[in-house]
Amino acid sequence: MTADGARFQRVAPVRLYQRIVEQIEQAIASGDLKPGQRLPSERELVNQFGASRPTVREALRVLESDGLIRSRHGDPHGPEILPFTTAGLAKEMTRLARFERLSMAELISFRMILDGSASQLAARLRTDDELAAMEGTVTAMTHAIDAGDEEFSKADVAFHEAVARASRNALIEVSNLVVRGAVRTLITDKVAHADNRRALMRTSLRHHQEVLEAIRTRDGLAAARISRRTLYDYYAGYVAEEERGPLLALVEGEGA
Amino acid sequence: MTADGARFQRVAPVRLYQRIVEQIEQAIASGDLKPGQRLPSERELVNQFGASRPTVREALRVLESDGLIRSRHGDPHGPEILPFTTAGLAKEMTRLARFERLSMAELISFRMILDGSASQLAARLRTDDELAAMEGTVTAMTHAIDAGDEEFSKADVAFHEAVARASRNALIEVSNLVVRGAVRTLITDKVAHADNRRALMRTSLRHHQEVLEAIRTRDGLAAARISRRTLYDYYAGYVAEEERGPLLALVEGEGA
DNA sequence: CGCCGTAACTGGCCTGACCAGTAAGCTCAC
DNA sequence: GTGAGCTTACTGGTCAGGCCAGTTACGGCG
Repeated sequence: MTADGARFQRVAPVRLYQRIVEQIEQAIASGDLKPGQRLPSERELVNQFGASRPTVREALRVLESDGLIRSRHGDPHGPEILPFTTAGLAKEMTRLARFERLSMAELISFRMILDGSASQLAARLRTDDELAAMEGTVTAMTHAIDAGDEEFSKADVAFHEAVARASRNALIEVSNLVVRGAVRTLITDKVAHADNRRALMRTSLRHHQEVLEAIRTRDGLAAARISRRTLYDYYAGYVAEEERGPLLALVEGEGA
Repeated sequence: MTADGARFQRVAPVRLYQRIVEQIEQAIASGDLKPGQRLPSERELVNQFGASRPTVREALRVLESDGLIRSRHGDPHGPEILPFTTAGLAKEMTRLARFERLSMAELISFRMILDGSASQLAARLRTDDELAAMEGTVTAMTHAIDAGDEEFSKADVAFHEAVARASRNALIEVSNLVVRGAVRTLITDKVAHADNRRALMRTSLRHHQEVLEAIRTRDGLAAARISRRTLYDYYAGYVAEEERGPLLALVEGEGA
């Protein structure tokens, strides 16, 4: 009878609060509830869902922890629907980094891949406006070389963001953002050593100019190659020598 | 007095359940609580934290939704600490795909980047054992060409997983997994059209063999190029013509 | 017209209770 | 002695009702 036709899935008891979460998630995903709009008050939700307040609150806490809503103590308008953010993704990724023994080398090589690809795409797809934006950030870097490294790294970040944006791929943009954050939190002593700091900035600046030039001339492969090389030069020092293999594999053999 | 020296951050009221979440998260992250171990019962946690049961439960629901623990109704041993999984990351990424109007083109080009880079790294870093594993999956594909497309795509996935594993980068491995899943859920009618199915499989098989050959000879650039081209050929049909620019940008100009 | 106090909500948290599910231990028949 | 089955003492799931603190809108005051 039940030979081979039907496949069944493992079932788990569905708790009330989960149903509430699902309904609200669905409403947000479908656009019925837009960012900025408000949910009814907890007591009103109790009425609508026919559940008790603790149950409704469990659902709200989960939604809040997922970054979908925020409820403020005393707010007469009720919980607020939040705009979508990548904070959750970032949290998950740093969690991955901490739990699953993600090494510095892995993070950096991932960053090299993302940034390289972003540069490659940007070289092909950029508009003149976007190019101008990148140029703006590079001149900002030039000026910031004397203004201190906080300004410099700010302009640095702006450059990479401009490139990522020009890649026209939100996934690249977000991943890049997240990985950059993860790398930064892992390197606490980056701002150290005042003596070679200016030299480092100059090198970094020159590399960025080269990437920019490649993007200007729409040479995608060169942009990717130089971009990876830049990151390698900048970060290799933070990786033990015996772990640099993967990084080198990404910069080697891409032309002289 | 308060001239410019101190910078302050915006503060948000910390709720009780959050403190509980933090403590338990911390205990798990630090290794004090290992997967498989159990948390005390809710009532016991109420004692230890000095909070009420609804509050403790809110914390547990959040931890559960984050995939850190699981509590089963009636289980006398209490909530279980779960091993780390990438399910949360996958969830966040699909959420990103749904909310932030991620286009098919973006997903596919991201997949091309990841898979290409994985191939490139694998070509440099693979051991002979790993190479043998890849060869095994390709021969499985060869045999599956007559066995039906479910078997075939299974072997296909196995190949890409083997390559990703050989890349020695957990981040690539996970992202690839996640993106592959997202692409698959977006293509529901992939198994369609029986007539060209076998031809498609043959083409795909040939491409995979080429990638494998490049990995065998440790030619990273070729592996990356062919890998991207393979994905392009396979998926381009699902992307509107005017949106194929980014995809082409990733395959063009990488040598003839 | 602008300020300020107050009132009517809001969410945060608690107590205490009931029901349903699990598993260990006991009982008992074999 | 040993296995099957029942009992029991827990567990988590849910509810009702209540108190306190924070927010905001409104109306009265200057």
